[in-house]
Amino acid sequence: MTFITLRSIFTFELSKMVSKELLLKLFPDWENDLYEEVIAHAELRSASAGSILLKKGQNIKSAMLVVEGTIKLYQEDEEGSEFFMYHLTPGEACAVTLVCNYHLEQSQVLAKAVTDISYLAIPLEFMDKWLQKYKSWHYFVIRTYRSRYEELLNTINEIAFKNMDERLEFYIKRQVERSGKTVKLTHQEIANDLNTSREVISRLLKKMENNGWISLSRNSFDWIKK
Amino acid sequence: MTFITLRSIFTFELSKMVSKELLLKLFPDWENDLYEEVIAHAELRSASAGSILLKKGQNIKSAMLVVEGTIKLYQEDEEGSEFFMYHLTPGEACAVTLVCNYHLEQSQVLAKAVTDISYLAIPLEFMDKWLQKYKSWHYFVIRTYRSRYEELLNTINEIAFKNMDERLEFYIKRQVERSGKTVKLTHQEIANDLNTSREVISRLLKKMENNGWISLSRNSFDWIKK
DNA sequence: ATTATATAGTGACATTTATCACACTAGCTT
DNA sequence: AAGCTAGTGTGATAAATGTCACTATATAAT
Repeated sequence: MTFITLRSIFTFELSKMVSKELLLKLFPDWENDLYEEVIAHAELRSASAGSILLKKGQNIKSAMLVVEGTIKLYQEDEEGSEFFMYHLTPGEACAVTLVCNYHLEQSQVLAKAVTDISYLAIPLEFMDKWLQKYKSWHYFVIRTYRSRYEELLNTINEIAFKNMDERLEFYIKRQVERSGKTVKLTHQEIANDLNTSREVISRLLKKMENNGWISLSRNSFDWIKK
Repeated sequence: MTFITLRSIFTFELSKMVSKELLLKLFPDWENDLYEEVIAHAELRSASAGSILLKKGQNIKSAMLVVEGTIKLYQEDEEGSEFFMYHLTPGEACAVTLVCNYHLEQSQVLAKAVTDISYLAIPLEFMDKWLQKYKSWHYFVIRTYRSRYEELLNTINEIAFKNMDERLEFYIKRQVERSGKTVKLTHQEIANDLNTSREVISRLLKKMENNGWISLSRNSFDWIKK
């Protein structure tokens, strides 16, 4: 009985094979040896929609590169509120996990799987080695930081200067860009992401519907405007 | 007459010498050849307090490393409001200017000199070369991005979760850390940095004074608390 | 010393967002 | 079909912030 349980956990955690074709598609500009190293040392892990991949304050154990699905990154406050910052999609990496070479560093962000996902987990000891060894990795890390930095600038632009109606519109548009006209989120989920209350979102969505921008249903709505 | 004017402009723009001692102090972990390159190719420029070093939308012409003084970085919105994000002090660099190798990229941020400053301006064509050639430069760029990313996370934490009184306290504390107990800013300047109105800041500061946290004067106040 | 100007204080009110209370409803369970 | 439940709609009110109008005052300019 116990054995079976243990084995099933083990099976779940066991890395699947990482194929070179997959890597070539996701990270087309890497050096050949780097592919080999990734194949040798990275684990292809999966997680189901909704699971938490990284929590604020948690020690970072491995770098995380998205292979399949979408991850959402949040800033978390002391009381456990979550503020949505940006998405990560296949070929992108979680910046905070890429430069944790020396000390055991703690995550300042929360990462959640939106869909079922798979990702490459690379043990941290390779981070510094690869930085030294592979130019393409080096560029990858810098590109990652640069684009995450830009995402944060966008986020700040929204909350520093805009009211909730505009922020909601921006939020929905980002959503639509990724997953199409139909947004499958409850008002409560949107409210959590924007750190406001469900009522506020309900009222604003109603107003958008009255303006003909969206069409509301239960558990989802469609973006019509433009 | 015209000649004299031209010469004075020229003199002002002319690069001063960059000494190796200076570089060693500010950037102690660089490679020797990198110091030489910086001495050969960087210009030591100066700017007076209040001047704008980089504007949103402006083409980036050179990388910027702070040598003396303090720079403030802002996010700017369409109407010209400015939202303060973080400071740059000697030994730090403006992240956005470091990875603009290929295309003519436009700045997404606004950078202003708080005090009289001097900084190294490095022509962009060296950015990619140095990334390839100098590991210490590579690490410098990554460290810069990493720490700016963390600053942005802090900023987001403030505006996403906190009310103006807490944001103001955080703002003042950052100020005090850098330039001591006496904060030499008008209420209007603080209001601009936090993207709120002067009245709001005046009232909150008054409340802080009543609580014994600060002592108000004209054009400045002292932080007393703790 | 008087005036001018930038800075600061404060009441009154508007707007935005948050909170509470409760009604309504679609879609599932039994 | 009846009942349950998560999701939604909406009024009433509170709290936070923004805006306007005006006063007061410290410092600089004359």
